[in-house]
Amino acid sequence: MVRAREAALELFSTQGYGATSMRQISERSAVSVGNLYHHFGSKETIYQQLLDDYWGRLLNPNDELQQLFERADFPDDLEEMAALIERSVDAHAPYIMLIFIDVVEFRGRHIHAFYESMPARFAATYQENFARKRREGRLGDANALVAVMLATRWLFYYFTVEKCFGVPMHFGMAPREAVEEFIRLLRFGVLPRTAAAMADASEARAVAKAT
Amino acid sequence: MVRAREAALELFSTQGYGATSMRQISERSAVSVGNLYHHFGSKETIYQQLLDDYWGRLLNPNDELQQLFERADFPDDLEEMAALIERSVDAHAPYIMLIFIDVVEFRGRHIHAFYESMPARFAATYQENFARKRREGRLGDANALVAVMLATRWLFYYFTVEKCFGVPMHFGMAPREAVEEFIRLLRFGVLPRTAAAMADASEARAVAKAT
DNA sequence: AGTTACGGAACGAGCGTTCGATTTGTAAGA
DNA sequence: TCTTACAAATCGAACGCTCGTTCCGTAACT
Repeated sequence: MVRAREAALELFSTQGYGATSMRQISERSAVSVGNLYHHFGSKETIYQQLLDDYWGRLLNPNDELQQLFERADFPDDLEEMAALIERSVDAHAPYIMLIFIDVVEFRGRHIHAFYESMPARFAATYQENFARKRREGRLGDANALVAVMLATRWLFYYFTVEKCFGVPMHFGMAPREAVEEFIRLLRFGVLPRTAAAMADASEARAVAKAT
Repeated sequence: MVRAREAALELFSTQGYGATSMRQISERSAVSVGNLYHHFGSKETIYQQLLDDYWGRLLNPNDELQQLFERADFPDDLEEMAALIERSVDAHAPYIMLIFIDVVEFRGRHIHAFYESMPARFAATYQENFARKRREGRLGDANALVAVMLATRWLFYYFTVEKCFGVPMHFGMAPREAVEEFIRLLRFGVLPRTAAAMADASEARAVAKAT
């Protein structure tokens, strides 16, 4: 019943849940309405399964973005992280819409668990490496765990607005430039640094580009 | 016809556009269906007017958040900015849902113009002060215009997830702590600073708290 | 008297779901 | 290999309901 799920994803993601009818899914997938109910039981089950598909893809250990998280090299790998998040949003754009559909049409019922478990997942992944980097003096006094979550969530949101909400250039510049600025901000902040610190900074930037 | 708009806002923001019927709006507002059509002409017009209401409130020069933008004191006023954005999200929570309804059920048709005009509005408000602060050596080499937009958008998004999407503590800590970390990151970044720079930083923090 | 405000029945369409009939697939017995 | 039997898959009509909108009669105001 892969055909039906593909059709449902296309329709849900472009029209919303309520505005998509079982007859539309039936026509688009060439699966009769009765058969849809035989396999899924209800319309909401189709939606639920699609969301589960997305969580599965997102947390798949073979996914390139998941593998970057596993390396836990933040903030040195910020450039690569931004690139992979852009690709992830590109690849999963219709699925991402399901999240906002859930918020609007189901009051966030289906996404709660995922978002609530996020801090624990990040902590488990990054805790050790952050402790080591801090001992080595490679982190400032900001909370690096908050930083990596902020970076991840912000980049996902930025590309979602860009690619899913249909508001291109919503920072008044090309995504490449905007991302470059986001990364600079996350690494160095908006306040000035001394000459000595600037040297450290450009060195860190060189290292990041080299890897 | 204020009653009808209030009822429609409540219903749209909790159920979505498609799932809210004219009969529900009629019952909740004690305005007959026929009368709703007499005054608004269509269901979509009601929704449109509510969104226009929100833009009006958001850009109202008497609004405390707008007045903070007018002072253009970023990044010194970040603490106050975060507090006012939290209050704005609190005060306009149902309206904010309309934005996501637009994305899901209207493919972002009604919100395009607002988001596209945002960079120009920020540039007009902040350009001068940022140029001056840069001359005075009070800004680093990050793009301050991107920084203030990032800060604004991120804080709006953070509090929206917290208050509208029903996912409290989605950073694994109280909003107060999370916001404190966001601000630290925006000002100083996640990389370490030299002793000299740290002195500057704590001075800036003291100034920010004093004002 | 005439314009505006209001009410509620009626219309045609579409909704999610159910149901019974039919086809297809599969595995055992001959 | 062919027949038989039973379960799974498939279909589309039908059910009961709700939808956005229209229409027209009545009430209120000026």
